[in-house]
Amino acid sequence: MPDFFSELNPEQLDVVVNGNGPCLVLAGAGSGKTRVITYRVAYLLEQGINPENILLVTFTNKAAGEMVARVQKLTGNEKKLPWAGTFHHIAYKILRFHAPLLGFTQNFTILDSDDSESLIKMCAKGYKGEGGRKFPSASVLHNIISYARNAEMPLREVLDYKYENFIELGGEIEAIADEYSRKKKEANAMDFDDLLVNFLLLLNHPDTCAIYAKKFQYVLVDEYQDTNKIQASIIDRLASTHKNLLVVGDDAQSIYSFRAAQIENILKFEEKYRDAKVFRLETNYRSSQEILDLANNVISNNTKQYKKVLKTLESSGVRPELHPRMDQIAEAQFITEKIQGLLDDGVPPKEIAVLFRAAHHSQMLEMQLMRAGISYDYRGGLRFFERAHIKDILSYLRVMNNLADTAAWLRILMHEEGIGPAGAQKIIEAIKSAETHEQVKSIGFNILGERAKEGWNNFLKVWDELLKNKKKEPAEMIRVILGSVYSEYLESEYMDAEERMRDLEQLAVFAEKYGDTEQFLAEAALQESFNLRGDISKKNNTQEKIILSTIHQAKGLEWHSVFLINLSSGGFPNDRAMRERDGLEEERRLFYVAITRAKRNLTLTYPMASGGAGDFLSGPSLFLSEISEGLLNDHSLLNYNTTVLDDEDADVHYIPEDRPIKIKPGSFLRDVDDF
DNA sequence: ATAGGCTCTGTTTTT
DNA sequence: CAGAGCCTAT
Repeated sequence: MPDFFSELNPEQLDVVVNGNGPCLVLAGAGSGKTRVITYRVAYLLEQGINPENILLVTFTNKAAGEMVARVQKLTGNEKKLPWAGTFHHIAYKILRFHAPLLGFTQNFTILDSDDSESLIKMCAKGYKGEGGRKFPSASVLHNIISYARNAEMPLREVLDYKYENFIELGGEIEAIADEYSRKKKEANAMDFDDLLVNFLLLLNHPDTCAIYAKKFQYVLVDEYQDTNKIQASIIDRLASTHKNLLVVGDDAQSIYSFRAAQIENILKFEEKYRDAKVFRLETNYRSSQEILDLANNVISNNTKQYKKVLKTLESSGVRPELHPRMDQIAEAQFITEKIQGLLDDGVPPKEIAVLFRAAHHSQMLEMQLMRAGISYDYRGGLRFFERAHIKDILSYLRVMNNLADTAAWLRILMHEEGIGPAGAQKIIEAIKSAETHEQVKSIGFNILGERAKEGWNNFLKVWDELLKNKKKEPAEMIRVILGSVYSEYLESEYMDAEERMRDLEQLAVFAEKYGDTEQFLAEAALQESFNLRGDISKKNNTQEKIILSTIHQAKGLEWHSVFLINLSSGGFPNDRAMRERDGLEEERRLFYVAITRAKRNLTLTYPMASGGAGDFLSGPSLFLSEISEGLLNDHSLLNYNTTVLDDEDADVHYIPEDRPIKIKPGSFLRDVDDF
């Protein structure tokens, strides 16, 4: 049982003890947000609240897992929190129960973005751009459609808002969106957006809403600044009976507007809930004053932001460093040697992170790290469950689970020699009339050409094998597929077949946790688990590895030493993002998030020449030029023409820190008028 | 008409 | 690294 008084500061304790009714917690970077939420939940449990009646919504599954673990540790018992998870997870859990109400069966498939795109591609077939202009690709169409749904905005309005050059295609895009909806329905499938939309639909019905609104006595939402309109509505419904809604967030860390997150949710919370209590967490426990000074300076360039100043009373005496290098190779070498230095100083590997704007920015560094024998964990980019071979295997399970799963059929059929897009389409059409797995065998022959027939026959052998093992658990099924045919395909298709086979073995191991294929597939679709790049051979010793991560994936985390790379113009802020509405401000918030991950050391770098072969000169990031004088140790001039490091002056020694750092109260958030 | 191989290009962020 | 586009073989 935790000692709430000694383990929390007064601000935190206030939230934990008095967080009843509608509450808005404005929590600056590093102010102990997670701590407050976990202690609040522990407090509720201690008051005798049944875990079944607590809803805890987080941004990632990982965050949910961590919080649950911390609550368990605090309360010292095995009380699980059955309703802790992401919006999508919770939506799935409830939707599965009520699927028939919405015209789905319980075994409905969850489509990931890949699947969605392949269905949209089918819907968009035949549409051509006019006047030499390209028709938007499936992925752009998907973005448009998805945004419209998450923002609860009509399609045409979305075009107007952020896709002006497609405005005249409004009619066509609407038609494609409708066709896509139909296809999903037919396939007994929901995409990520459907999980939210249908969940809200369910809650709009008074009877179903009452069930859950009554059930959830306490609703807590983390990262509230990154919720979108539909998520906010869901939460409002779920908290409508007991009105114990505690949302936690920081408008300066809103970095998901591309997914239709709207800061207004946090800014207008008090308008919506007139009797809301507002709490401010104003003590920074994470970073040194030097790092916070930089962060404050950066964010002060945003106009659409609450004004705020993060402060501590202690300084580490070490300013953040800026080190330009000639090109990406030199930059990577520099980082590698710097990291080696930190490791030699005794900094634990897991206290070191390298952050970047886009997943591919890390390539050069990965090569250097491998060469130096420094192992790392990688976060960002293609995730494990999105990799081609993993999706292949999952597709077999998916069609077994849901015969109507078009996207999965497409994937499997195209693997067979002789079957291409056209043949696959015909087969999928025919499968629609099959009601049982057995009936699948009897279709196809009269509609296919010679070569396609052969491919189909080949597939039927696999199908037979699958049917024989239909009742088995997912892990066994996976091993059956691996053992029968897939390995041959893998070898013929990929250079790194062996490595991929090992991945698949991992998948089987992961699947062992599930007795039920349906559950396993849902989990696979909703997991944001990291991919297995880097040093795979020494898996499971996460403690021994440094972290490479996109900034988005670094949200909510902290490290003793942080490197922020590729801060060049064009690299960060990202060119594409700048074309979004308010893109610059969001990029700046992203920069702010990156800076505030660091506890003691922060090193910024950029290559002066980039573009692969080093042909292009690119200056420093706009964000670097905005920084006021005196906040950085700027090594720009010192190293203008060197590619090798020579910065003994920059060496920092590891100070194990656990001293909380206090800030002046009242200096953090002011009123909305400050806009 | 369809499938498949080969080459080139361009890469934001994620449930 | 994978997707689009082009070309060739069936």
